[in-house]
Amino acid sequence: MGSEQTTTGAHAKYSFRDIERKWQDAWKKADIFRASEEEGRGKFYGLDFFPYPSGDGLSVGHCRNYIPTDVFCRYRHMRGDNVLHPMGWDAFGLPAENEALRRKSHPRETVPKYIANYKRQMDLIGLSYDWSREVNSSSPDYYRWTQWFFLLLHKHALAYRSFAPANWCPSCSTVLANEEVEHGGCWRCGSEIEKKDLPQWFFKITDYAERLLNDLDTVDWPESIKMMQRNWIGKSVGVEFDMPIRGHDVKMRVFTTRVDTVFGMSFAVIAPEHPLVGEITVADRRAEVESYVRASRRISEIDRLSTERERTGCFTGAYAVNPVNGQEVPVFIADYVLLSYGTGAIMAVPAHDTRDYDFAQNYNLPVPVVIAPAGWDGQPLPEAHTGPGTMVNAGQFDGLPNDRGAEAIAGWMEEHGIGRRQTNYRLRDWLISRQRYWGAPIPIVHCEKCGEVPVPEDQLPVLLPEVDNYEPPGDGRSPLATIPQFVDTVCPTCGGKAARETDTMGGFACSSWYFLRYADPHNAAAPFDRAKAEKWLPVDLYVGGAEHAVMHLLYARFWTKVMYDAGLISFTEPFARLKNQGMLLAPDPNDPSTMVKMSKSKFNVVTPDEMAEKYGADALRVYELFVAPFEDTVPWSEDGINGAWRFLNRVHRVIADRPVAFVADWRRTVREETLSDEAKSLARKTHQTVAKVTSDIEEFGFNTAVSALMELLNEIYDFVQAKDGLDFPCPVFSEAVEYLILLLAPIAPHLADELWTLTGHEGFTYSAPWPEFDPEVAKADVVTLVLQINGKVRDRLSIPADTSAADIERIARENEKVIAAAAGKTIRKVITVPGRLVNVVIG
RNA sequence: GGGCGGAUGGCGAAAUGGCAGACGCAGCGGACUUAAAAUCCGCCGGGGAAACCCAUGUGGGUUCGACUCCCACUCCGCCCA
Repeated sequence: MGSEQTTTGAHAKYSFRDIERKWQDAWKKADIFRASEEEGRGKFYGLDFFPYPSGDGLSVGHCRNYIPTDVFCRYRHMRGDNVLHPMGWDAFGLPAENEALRRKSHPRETVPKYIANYKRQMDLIGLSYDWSREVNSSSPDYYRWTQWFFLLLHKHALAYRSFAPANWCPSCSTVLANEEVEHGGCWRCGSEIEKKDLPQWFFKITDYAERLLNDLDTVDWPESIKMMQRNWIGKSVGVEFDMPIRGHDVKMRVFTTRVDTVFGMSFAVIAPEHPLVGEITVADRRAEVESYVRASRRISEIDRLSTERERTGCFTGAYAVNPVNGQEVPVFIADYVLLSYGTGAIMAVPAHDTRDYDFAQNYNLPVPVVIAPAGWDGQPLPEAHTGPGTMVNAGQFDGLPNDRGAEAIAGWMEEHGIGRRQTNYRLRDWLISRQRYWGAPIPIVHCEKCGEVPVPEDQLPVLLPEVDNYEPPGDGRSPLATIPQFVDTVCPTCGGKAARETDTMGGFACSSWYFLRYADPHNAAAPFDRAKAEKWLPVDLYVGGAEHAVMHLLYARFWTKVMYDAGLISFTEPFARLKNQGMLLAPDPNDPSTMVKMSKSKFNVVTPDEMAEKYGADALRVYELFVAPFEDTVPWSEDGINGAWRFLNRVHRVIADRPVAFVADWRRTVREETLSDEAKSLARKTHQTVAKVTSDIEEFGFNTAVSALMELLNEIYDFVQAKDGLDFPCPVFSEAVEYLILLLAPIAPHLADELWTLTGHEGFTYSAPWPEFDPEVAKADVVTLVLQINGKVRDRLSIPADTSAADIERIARENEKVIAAAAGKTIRKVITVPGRLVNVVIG
């Protein structure tokens, strides 16, 4: 087992504990990870999602994020780039505060402790962070600028206060943004969300909906994340129009994306909780309507939208007028229409909408067809036709294809003042205020005379007061509201008595700009210096979990665009390339046959500490990269890390066991000497591996990069064996070994540096140049030609790699198996793929 | 319900439309050892004596040729509702 180390004996294990500590100390002493801004080099900014430091520390699951980023950054440094690879702490916000509450401690005490532990663990696994740029969002020199950005948004009319029914988490005693509500529950504690009317601060992200949507086309992100953002923004283009209610002075506003079907309206539906319901319901329907409204309140929105459910509703007794043809249609309430979507009321066209169709069937309502499917016989439709067709029964629009009909009707409605084209977004403004202690105070003062007054910039930061008891009072007020010394202040404008805003900002405000702070982390005069930001940003590679698809990633994009509009930066997207790592699963202790996400709450956490102790940090790194493709969810296995550890031992041994075989000046003779077949083959494999590992790292194919290194190592062992143990100087071996060390360097940096020194090199692999491969050497001179007859493999032949298609065909036609198979039949076709395959079609 | 992924040996997986299972784990056999561990060597999808046949979730299709492309379906995961 890995816990037993021997330093002597025929098969000594390398002393990873000594080696890893030694090199970590050496890197620190030489300060090699400090981001250099040397002229004449490219730049590379590699960043991990902003972590909140938890008391549980890092698990091997978290390392699935940090290790690949680290490999990539180290690789880019070896390619000659100036590399910025920073780390810091998303220390403000609900997660940190809830954890401190649970532990009956104070975030001011727990946060620094947890940060120290995270840093220790990150250093332990050899991550190449530039700690001189560490930031902490709960530190006043940081949140001062978060507040500054709040004021920037406020100045541009993008931060406003409004009374609104907000998502209230009773357990966390705070309101939440829409993005923070998952399955109707709180993203932190899972409690069911209630609606509560409170004055709240919002950022006007809806102003940027169109740009947030369009600019997704300019970034190299996983398609799935882009899709989630598109869906979240939820653009729908349609027409909004008003329907008069017969006998009432009110109008019912509806929104539709299918205005082409407006002539097919046979009823209208209004959400049960719509404010018009009480007004338009006729007296003798009232009891039934109210009972339906009560019933629908008890059903979740999830169920209300399910297509499995029967469509129910209730007639209000009211009639609405279809403005395009004057026809009166009955108005129903039905729970499949939600108040929160569109206008909360719809025109119902049963012939061309499946839900309306189901409803019409249940209530015996007419189903007039206005979009004729191709070949329609004029008979009633057996189901809703939602596809394209030709307009019928639509007055002057008859005969048009429905897509052009939609345009024509929209234009006609606008001309006649009936309705107007309208783009709706599902996206809502970002609710930023939290009734919690542990966050950046919102820098606003409420003055009786002057109203809402921004705190002047030179008075920032508005410091979070030191208090012992920071628990939320639970009445909808922030804990800060209970501290008169904080609340009582003077108005910056008139000098009169005023009260500070007591809500704090949600943590996602802090993480919406941190990536810029790393470019200039100690600036006391501005959030960042423009030139420095332009030097490093945008982030070239951003790595983190997919769970932030519509939270942090949308907010950060929004702030970046606001900064661009304010002239602070010249780019509009913060993260050029995004990658999402897969989860690491571990057995559920309650049911070991099922795999669940590794988490402290499940009591199945494996820590990097225990793995580094037992197998070494390098083995942990190799295993996490090798176990599966980067994006895939995969179960943790200790057997697997044992294999990685064996691989590293084999690397160490093949070099350390034959000190005379490596010659430093191998380049002088390696291409000239008369090479044996084994030597040629090793050189070829070496150069093929350089090519393979390089492209694999670029494409995040770390698992195949590691397997390529394993293949090279196997070939080195074969070579050593063929040379009877190789106890003499050998240039080809030296080339293979030197490249192996360098290719391994980003992946297993401690061992690589140890072997680098052992083979007589100076300095660190981190600063050594990445190997270049020679295509001439990598090229095979003999290849295996697969001979197929009718698509089935019948033979394998060794031929020169450059054999022409014509020669391959000739070889195939002369092959005895082909001749035998073709006896009495005709060769109809011969397909050749030079260097690979020939297929003889006989029939 | 909608959107997006995925399904390949006992396990993790690999394969520009061209030799399915590289690489590793586990397992089996052997060498070394008093013995074990470690290490090294070999075997390792199924059937068949062999020629060969079958096999990448299921059923169709396109193609000289399909894990790969298209259609339908089943199951699983994630996200949204």
